[in-house]
Amino acid sequence: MPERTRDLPPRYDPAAVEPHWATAWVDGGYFHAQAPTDREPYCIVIPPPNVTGRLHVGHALGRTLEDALIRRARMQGKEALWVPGMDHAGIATQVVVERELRKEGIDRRELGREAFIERVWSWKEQYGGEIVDQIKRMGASLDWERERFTMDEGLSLAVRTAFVRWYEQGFIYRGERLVNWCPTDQTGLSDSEVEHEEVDGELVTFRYPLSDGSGSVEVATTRLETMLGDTGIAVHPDDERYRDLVGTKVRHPFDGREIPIVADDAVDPAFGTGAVKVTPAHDQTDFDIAHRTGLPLLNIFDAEARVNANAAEEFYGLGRYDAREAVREELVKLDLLVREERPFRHAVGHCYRCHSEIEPWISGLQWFVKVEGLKEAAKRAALDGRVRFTPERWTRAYVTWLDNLRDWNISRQLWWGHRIPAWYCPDGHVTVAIQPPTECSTCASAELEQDPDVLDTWFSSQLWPFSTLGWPDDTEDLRTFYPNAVLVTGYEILYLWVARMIMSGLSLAGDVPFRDVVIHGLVRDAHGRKMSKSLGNVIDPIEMIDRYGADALRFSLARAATGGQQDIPLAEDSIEGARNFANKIWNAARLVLGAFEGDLPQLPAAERRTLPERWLLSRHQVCAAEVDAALDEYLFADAAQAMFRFLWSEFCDWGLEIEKGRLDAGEPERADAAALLAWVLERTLRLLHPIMPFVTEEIWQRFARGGSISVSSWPDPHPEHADADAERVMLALQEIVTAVRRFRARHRITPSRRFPARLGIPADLAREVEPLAERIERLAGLDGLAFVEPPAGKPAGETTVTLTVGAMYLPPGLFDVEAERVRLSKERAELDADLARVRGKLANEGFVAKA
RNA sequence: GGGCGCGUAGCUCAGUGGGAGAGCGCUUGCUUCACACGCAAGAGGUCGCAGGUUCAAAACCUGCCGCGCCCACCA
Repeated sequence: MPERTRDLPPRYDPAAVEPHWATAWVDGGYFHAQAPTDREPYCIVIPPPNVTGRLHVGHALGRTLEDALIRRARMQGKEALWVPGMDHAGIATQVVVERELRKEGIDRRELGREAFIERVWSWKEQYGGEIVDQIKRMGASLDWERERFTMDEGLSLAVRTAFVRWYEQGFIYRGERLVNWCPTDQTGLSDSEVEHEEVDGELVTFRYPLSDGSGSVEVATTRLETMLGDTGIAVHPDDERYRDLVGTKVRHPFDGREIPIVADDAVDPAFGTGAVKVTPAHDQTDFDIAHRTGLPLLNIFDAEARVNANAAEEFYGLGRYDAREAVREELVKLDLLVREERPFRHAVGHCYRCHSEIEPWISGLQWFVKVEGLKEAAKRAALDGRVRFTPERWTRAYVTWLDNLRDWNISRQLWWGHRIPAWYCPDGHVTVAIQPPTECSTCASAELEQDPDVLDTWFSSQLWPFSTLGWPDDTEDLRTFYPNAVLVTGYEILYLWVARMIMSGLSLAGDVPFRDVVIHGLVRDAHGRKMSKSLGNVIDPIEMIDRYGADALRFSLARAATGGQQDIPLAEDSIEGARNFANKIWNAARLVLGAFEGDLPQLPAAERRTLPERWLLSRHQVCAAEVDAALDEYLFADAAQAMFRFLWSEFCDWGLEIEKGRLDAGEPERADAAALLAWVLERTLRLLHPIMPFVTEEIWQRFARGGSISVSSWPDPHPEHADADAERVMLALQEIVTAVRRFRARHRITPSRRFPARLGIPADLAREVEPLAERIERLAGLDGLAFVEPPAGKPAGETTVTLTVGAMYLPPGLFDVEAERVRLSKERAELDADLARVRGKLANEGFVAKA
């Protein structure tokens, strides 16, 4: 046995291999990309994980797919760059650090802004790298020399530059509008950060008495407390029932304010009573109605959603839910409550971070991105194919979203994030600048104060594909690697992130950010349920890597990532199965390497290849072509499946088993067989490497003198190895062998030795079997296929049958005559079916009359 | 309310006009000199239901039933 197989234990141990290569690859500089370059550039930027994050299985999926693409591109000779980095994750991080502080009994407001931000930075230094180490453990081939952080100096400059450019172009403005306020996190949110959820609420109908005492108007609401801030009643302009009341007034029952009745198209006369209470400061629809009809705004909540001094006195200081009950009691007392319907199902907005109910609220002046003028270009890029979505159906979702998109609130009342680059002088003039200005651009006042708010986290994320490459500077990296080749991400951030990258890329970097967008589903548990701590069904990728190896996790994820379905179920069983697959490859390599001497395997000359060898080359060629086609279309599951099938069911089950005969034979057959197997194995390792980098590298090293499979060449398909004859004959042989095995199993006949099997069968049956040999010979077009007559010394009435092809043993045995009869009748049926098909086709084409 | 996806073996899913498949699970036999993380054989399916198109439908069309998701200012 050659030297290098000595250290191959019968079981593949990922733990002994993976950590070594994970660092050796990085240390060897294999993942570093250069610009400028003569090669074709291929760039992916990592969707930056939050600094607060631990690797979860969703990351594992995304990184696996990206790494597969990048590794393949690198092997294809492209200048492959995968940019690593992290996101500062404004709210998420601030909340985590605040929680840490609270444990020490500190409130961030006592600490002050600067000290707090310092705390966040030191927290980031201490814990922020955790996820990076975990991504490294997965074998992700990122160029760590280019690691970025959304709050680093370069990216902060990019953020300010983007802000200023858009401000100067009129795409950023400041305005007082209703924002989605989270009373817990104390900040406004964009529409996309609000999650709507159906809840069982109530619909309460109550009466507003008309000012002139002539009656009352009934209105309904799901949020009774907001009636404290009502400034109008709205009805549809065409509604006969209320025509005479428009222009008159009702009286607020608690504080006696007079409230006008107005007409507006937004009111649906068919819903409820057809009259709507209008609370402009706490509802978007009402805000719009007020804007159109001139109703005043009455803000009744403070930042924590407690009733403020603007409402009737007796409710002051109550939280919004307490206020609801207090209002209800008061209405009952005044006999104004008409009815309560429960449950009433309706959608309520919740904060995407803390899940509190969102309160539409006026929180002073906020900054907005005007989407008119940005979204049209983003839409066009998808429609004309400059950005291609996979699966294609997401294009439509994206376009629809853009069509309905409203201006984007980018102010956040937080401390952790990019401070808005706007300064105000005492006269209220606004100066927007990339670097802190020394004086007001309007009145030259030196007394400037910067806007206290920070920008939405997604404002910096949207610049990620170009800011990481050096934008706004005109760098080599940017010129070489922009636009990126592809973006891989889950559909849950298609709107929050992907759409905005396309808008900002087109507007600021002058081109689409990436050519392809690969949208994958959410990883769910074995039964399609969302993974959650409370269900106890969370699969921790690190735990899985410890138990089964990163290759196993990667392969099982890739195999599950089918294009069709929405979400991706993952069971530990499937990871275990992938681990077994790695072990199978390992052992195939043990067998092959035990026989093969030398380094780079050379294919024996064509005339020295046996029929099963021609078949194996043909199957390998098919596998390579399938993998190529699948990866071109981002069909990772198909690629994984093709390799699994080839390696296990074809290479091992038939190829190795058949070749064992030749490996046991003398030279030069033995060496030919070993070289051919090694050649196929080595190429298949390269094919598999993008998905299972570790085990393939470890084995591949036995074929190489140094270097790394990660920078070896991609095995393009060899169409010249396609061999229809060999495939056809092997299929027949496989069928016959299977028939033999079936017979053996049915009759519980156990071969005395493994190969060749020696079976006692009736002599008359053996005679019937004879013609089959001729048939196989004809099919194969080979000589040397024959039945060996029974060796001497066997009991009378029995004979032993062994099938050989050429000089090599096949799993031998008895041919089941009945099975062959079935096969022939099946062939006849197939022939009939073929004839029928041809007849049908001809009929369809109009060549013959239909039956 | 609008849109999207799904329904195929016990489970999870491939399969888009002509042989109903894979992995896991299950049953049986096998420690066989690459691998028991293995080998071999096997059981198991009205392809959600109904109609239509076609010589031919799991696939295409229509309707229905069931499940899931996204978007949305009916209070």
